[in-house]
Amino acid sequence: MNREGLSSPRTENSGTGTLGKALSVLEIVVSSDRPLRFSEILALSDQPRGTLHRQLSHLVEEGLLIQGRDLCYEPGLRLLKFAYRSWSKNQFRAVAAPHLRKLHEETGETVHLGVLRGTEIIYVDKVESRQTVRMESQIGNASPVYCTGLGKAALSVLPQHRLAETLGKLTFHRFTANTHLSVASLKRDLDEARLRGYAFDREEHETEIRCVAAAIHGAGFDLVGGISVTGPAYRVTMEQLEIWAHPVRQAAVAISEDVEVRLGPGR
Amino acid sequence: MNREGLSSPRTENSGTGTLGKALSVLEIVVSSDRPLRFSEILALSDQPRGTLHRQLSHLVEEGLLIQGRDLCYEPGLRLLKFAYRSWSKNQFRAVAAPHLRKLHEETGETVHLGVLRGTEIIYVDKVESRQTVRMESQIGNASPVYCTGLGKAALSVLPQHRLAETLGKLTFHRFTANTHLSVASLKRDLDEARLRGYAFDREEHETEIRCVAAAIHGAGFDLVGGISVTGPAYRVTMEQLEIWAHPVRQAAVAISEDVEVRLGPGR
DNA sequence: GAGTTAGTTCCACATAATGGAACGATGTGG
DNA sequence: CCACATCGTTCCATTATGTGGAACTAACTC
Repeated sequence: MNREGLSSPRTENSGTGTLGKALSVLEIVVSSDRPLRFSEILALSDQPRGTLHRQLSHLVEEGLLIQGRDLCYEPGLRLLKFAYRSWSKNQFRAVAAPHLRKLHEETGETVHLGVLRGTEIIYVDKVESRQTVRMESQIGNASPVYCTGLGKAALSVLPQHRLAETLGKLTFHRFTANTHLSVASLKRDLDEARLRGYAFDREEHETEIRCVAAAIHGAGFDLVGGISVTGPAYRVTMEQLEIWAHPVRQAAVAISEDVEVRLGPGR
Repeated sequence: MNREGLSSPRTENSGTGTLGKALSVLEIVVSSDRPLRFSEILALSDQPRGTLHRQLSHLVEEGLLIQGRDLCYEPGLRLLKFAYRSWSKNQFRAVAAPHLRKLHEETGETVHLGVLRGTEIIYVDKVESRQTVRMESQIGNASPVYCTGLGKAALSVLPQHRLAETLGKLTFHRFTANTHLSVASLKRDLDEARLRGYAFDREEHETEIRCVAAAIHGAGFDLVGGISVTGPAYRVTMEQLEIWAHPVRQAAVAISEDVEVRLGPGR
């Protein structure tokens, strides 16, 4: 808690001692879209060689990484195992699941459940539009808050100080022609969303993809997330989204209430 | 590598220094089926209070755990994020995916892809039987080798020494009336599987669930896994499984070859 | 086969983890 | 309502662990 400014007045110590460093190395490997060589990781991290080498060995020994032939490092299976356990027992997901299904039946399109974590929305569950193409599961995927319906819905209900804090940490990246690129324009959007009670994604993250989303927040604001209906632009017009906005919002409210009851003060 | 017997002649140091300890704490929380209190974790770990408390704080700071109201610890979202990235970019899975789909079309039942890790099979991908009930995704789930078709198929192709090593580490648990409970009986089953080229699960893990599986092994034996077709006993008889055995084995061979080519010496 | 780059090992040193003990907070029963 | 017990958190001297520069080896390159 009071780690800042202890050892030397500046350091802004990012990372929790040894664990933090190990995880940032892990993150480098996991974030890459192909197996990495030692020196590539070395270039991406700011660790000295000896240190990095030992950290990697440890991660491999623990099964968080595997080292294939040709000395490349890739994510290990133990990560999957961890995630399975945490996902399958996630209470928030379990509480929300029936509402997702209901919303899916009402709209026929893909429904997502996401949770706000820092400046990202992490997808926790979904019900797919139909079985046509086996879409890659989004579960566990993280998207920036500023260009997703879920992200904007979640932000729009944050209390002042937490919103300011989050906005301060944003760095923008242009995904499409419609992506917000400044705090100012994002803020205007959030204001509208707050008034309406729901947020849109007008092809801001991917072209030809639109969505409506509404926020969920548990007791206090320790858990903030949202639920959304997403579809391809050719069959999901903005008018259609306006129509779905109501059921989406209802579902979000229902989940919030359920969360309150099932995960709230009593237990 | 040469960590054993350094500091004090015995210690059999399980765990990679600080990281290993942190992970074993994480494992305790993640393995539990409900959020745990500090003292519960304390009882399950063999760490002193002060130490454990700091480790937990670090895990929370890193987002691997979250501490809900009432001071309970639960798995954090960062785990999901890690897993998503590693799953979606897993080359083995990508190579095998078309074969899974093909096998699913041929059989109409659920197809699983798994990898051997220690004494467990970890499910890496699947294609579901049909969309009736939204079955909990098994991806990332770990099951014991000795009571699953995939596990036995994988074991049956292991070289002598690795098999012996793995068998030595097994501890048996009776899941159903048919579960193997001794190395001897498991070995007989493996011998048959080795001869045939495929393995069965005769309701050994869950009653009313049967499967056929065949092994996949990449270059050398650094990657051993399998593919299986699973179904409920009422519609999947042993005779049916015998019929499917052939396509399953073919798919396994095809995947092995693809893996060899796509992930083999060339890259 | 000399030169370059990538990967691994080593070890004196300093930092970060350790764990016993003291301190609050919470809650339980007499 | 107060004594007592349990649970969670904080503190700090000790030391185990991680650190990182440098020396070493292996693997490519020209």
